[in-house]
Amino acid sequence: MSEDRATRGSVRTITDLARLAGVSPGTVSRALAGKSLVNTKTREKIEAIAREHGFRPNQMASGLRRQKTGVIGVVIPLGHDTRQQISDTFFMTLLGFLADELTLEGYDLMLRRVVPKDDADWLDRFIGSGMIDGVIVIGQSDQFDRIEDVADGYGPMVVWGNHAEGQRHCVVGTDNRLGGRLAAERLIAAGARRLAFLGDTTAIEFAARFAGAQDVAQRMGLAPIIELPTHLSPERASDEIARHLDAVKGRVDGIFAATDTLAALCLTALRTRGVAVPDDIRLIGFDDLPIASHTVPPLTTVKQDIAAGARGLVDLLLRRLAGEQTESLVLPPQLVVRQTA
Amino acid sequence: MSEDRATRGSVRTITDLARLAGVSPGTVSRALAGKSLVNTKTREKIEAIAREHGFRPNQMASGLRRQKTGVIGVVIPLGHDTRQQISDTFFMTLLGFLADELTLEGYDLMLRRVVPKDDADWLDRFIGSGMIDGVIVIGQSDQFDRIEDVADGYGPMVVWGNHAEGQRHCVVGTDNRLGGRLAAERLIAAGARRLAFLGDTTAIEFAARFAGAQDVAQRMGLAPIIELPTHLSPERASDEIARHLDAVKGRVDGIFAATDTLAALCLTALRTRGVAVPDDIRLIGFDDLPIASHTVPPLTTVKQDIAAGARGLVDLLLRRLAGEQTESLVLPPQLVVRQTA
DNA sequence: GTGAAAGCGCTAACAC
DNA sequence: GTGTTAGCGCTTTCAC
Repeated sequence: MSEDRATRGSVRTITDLARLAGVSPGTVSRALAGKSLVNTKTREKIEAIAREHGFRPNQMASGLRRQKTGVIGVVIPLGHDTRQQISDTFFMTLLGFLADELTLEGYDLMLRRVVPKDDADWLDRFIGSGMIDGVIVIGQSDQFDRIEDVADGYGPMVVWGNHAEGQRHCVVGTDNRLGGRLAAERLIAAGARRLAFLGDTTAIEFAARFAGAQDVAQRMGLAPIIELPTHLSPERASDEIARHLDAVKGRVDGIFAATDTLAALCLTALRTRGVAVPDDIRLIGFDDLPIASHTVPPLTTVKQDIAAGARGLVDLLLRRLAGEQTESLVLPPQLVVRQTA
Repeated sequence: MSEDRATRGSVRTITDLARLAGVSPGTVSRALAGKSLVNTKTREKIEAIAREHGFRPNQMASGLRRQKTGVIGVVIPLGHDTRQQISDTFFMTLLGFLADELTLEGYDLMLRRVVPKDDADWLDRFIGSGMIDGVIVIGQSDQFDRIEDVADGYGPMVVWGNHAEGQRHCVVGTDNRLGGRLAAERLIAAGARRLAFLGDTTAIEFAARFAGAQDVAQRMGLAPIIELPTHLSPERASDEIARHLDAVKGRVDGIFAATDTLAALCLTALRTRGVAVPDDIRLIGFDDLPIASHTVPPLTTVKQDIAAGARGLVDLLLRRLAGEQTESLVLPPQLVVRQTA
């Protein structure tokens, strides 16, 4: 280990190493890449020298030459809610799983957070940078059309989000509409009749959840579900939720929150108002984040399988990288009944 | 937009563009880089063509030539707790802020999750890859010595973690020992006398928190603080906490949890056992994550300023990139009194 | 099985 | 101001 350090620096390129080994750069390249036939003794000698000097071939040069980088871009567009959506627990968890899956496949991960409002060109810029072999977009935000535009001309892209009939970009995501139906059905089964939806329906995933819930309300002959828009960040959402609750006081007995985070905030706000959950108001979340099982009472919610989502994203991307055409992957949500509905 | 798409592909290199503009590649490079003097008309013409064809210079080629990549590596070593520590809320939040700060400074972020146990060479490999201009290590885990080794030979590295007297690598982090003291003092002020520490003290940050608490216990003439080691992932920790609580039943009246996540789990476990918090047992966490204000009762904790941490990491790294020597940055923790202690 | 040579796409002297 | 040229470090034919 310490001799690594002492000699590091003397061998910076494959050519340096070649000189030391008394062979040509080409041979070193072949030996280190582990491909082509190279004499075993030559290979061992080269590997020994490389190890001794802590030499590692420059990935940029290699990438340039081979026209591939070994890097997958992961981009999170912050559309409708600029500030720090990147710390959203769901996306961060998905990112963690993505990192695992990509590492497993030998790819590096380049993370980019973009604000489409300030940078209309965000997706083309990333793709055109030459730094990535493919891109995973986490969340369609309000950028559905922009993504559609790009999908026609660029193959290796997979998006986490909502699937719409006839869309052109390959998407992996939960069946949000079905999830919305499950949520509304559960609220109603728990005795709710006057429903509200907590969350910003300009986000397409949320719109689908809302639509699914509305389907059920209509089918059951209930009043239309009231929309209570909020931001996603806890700081802003807390105030908004408080105001909403005061505004609809006594007119709502079931709340479907677009995410568990919002549901948890809502639960706190309800408690401070002395509203009993689930007796006065039933509450259901979405995601099944760790927090859901630790609220008081524990949160009933609609689970998304994040690990499966990450696996799906990477799997589809690799197949597209290999030139395959791929269908979108729609994952089934799952109702998790705890104690708030 | 749609004409972008139609013509995209015809202009792939700076040379293609040069031909179209009737100038040399060098001029295109200069025009697009915005440096050196280029005739205004020429520049505008080149920019127009670039825009029209959605052309963007290849960053790998540029990086290779300029010997810098515009990418900062961010690596999370998963030492003592392999599985999915990357989804740890604290690290993920820090990562979010880092992404913001680096973007602001014009750098891209390459994320790598490594398991040092399976890959002793993790840090050298990343640094030597030629893909990054500098590296930020999130968490020392149990890799303190490995990081020290590297620090001697590689300048542009900054680490999030604990500062120890005389260490050679540049670190940004909270004063964990002081944080531990604040926590223990608060528990004692709230009436606790028989303290326990919940968390794995082989992680150096946690060891410092524990040591700080132990300082106070000793100074106050209390019994030594009992160590209750746990993993970090909620799944494994839940069981361990349950077992610990049963084992120390009646012998502990104050618990200092190494993180808010552990504290939240502990709170749930205490409730299911009918233990009153803070009356029977006082509880304090560490971090002040969003969850801390949403437990029931809300969690008293020691706050780390994550945003300031991220800013510090990036600031120091940029200065090191510029060749400066930098001292470590130790941030003061802050006691946040809520209702569990 | 190995060497020689030609670039990958870009930038930075150095001329003019 | 702009063109020309020589690489950055690597991979990959094509010879032998």
